[in-house]
Amino acid sequence: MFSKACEYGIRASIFIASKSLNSERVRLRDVAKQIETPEAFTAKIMQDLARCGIVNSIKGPKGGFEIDLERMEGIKLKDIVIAIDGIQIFTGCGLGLKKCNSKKPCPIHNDFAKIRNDLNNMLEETLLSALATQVHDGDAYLKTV
Amino acid sequence: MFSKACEYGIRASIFIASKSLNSERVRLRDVAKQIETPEAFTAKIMQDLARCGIVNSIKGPKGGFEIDLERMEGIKLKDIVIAIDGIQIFTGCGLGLKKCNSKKPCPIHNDFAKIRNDLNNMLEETLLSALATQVHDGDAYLKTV
DNA sequence: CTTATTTAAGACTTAATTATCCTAATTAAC
DNA sequence: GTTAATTAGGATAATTAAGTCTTAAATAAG
Repeated sequence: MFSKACEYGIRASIFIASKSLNSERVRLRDVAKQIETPEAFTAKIMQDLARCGIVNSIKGPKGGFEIDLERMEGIKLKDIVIAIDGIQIFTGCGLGLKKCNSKKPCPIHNDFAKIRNDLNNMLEETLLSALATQVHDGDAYLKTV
Repeated sequence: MFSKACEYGIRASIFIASKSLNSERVRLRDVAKQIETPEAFTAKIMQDLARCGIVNSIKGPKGGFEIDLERMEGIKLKDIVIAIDGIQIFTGCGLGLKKCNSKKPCPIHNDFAKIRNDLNNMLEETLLSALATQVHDGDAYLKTV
């Protein structure tokens, strides 16, 4: 559904947000370790997230990543997905047709639109702060060991 | 959502099925032309579909691909997706965790399960024969020009 | 102001997917 | 049986995604 970069980016964002709930800033090394992703690749993704304003990056000793609490409330899961994977998943035809639409639909146009609409709603309604709280409270996990 | 190979495979299957409704056998060249896919790559995908019994392949002059009408009624869209992309899309965690489950869920486990369940149902309920009929009747299209 | 610690950025490598090409196998038609 | 038309299969190439490495820039702390 999502690219690996996007999966990693979502996990990283949630992890950093969950730490920010405790006012803890976290370093790349710890992010990668805690969410079990390749460090250098995660660094690239963090750059994207920082450029998009999803996380704050602070250089130097005691630096790392953090997310302001108020900002966190305004970040939708969809924002993170778009930052990394773009909007293709929300707009593309299920069968890859370039100009599929209700006037000239592909055979699965309507069924697919429904699924995608549900996905869109879910990603719109899910706030980073809520996901972070789940992880913070131990109700959900970012790694499985 | 699906790989390109899978998108092409679905389009090819529907096209061939729609022609089989008229008892027309179609050649690779015509399949690729009509669904606008690269011919050689489509040939590879056709081999998978033939091996899985989704299409019949006939070699030699007047050969090509076809799908028996009765067989067509029993082929679900899900069968085609699995034949080409495997079952990962139905089983994998939305955030890529290896062992995400309801006991130790990722933060989007339940929301994602719902979307995926809907996708699964849609692909289970959609029969190749129904898609072929839509295209045959001009109610849906496999290319957009 | 120097040092150590951190992220940023760009070049590079590896792996997977997508796509092509060439030859073999099959078979209908003559 | 020979020929032409078709799919099958294997090797290869191109493109994209995933991942790594090295150096530069920023900054806190002594």
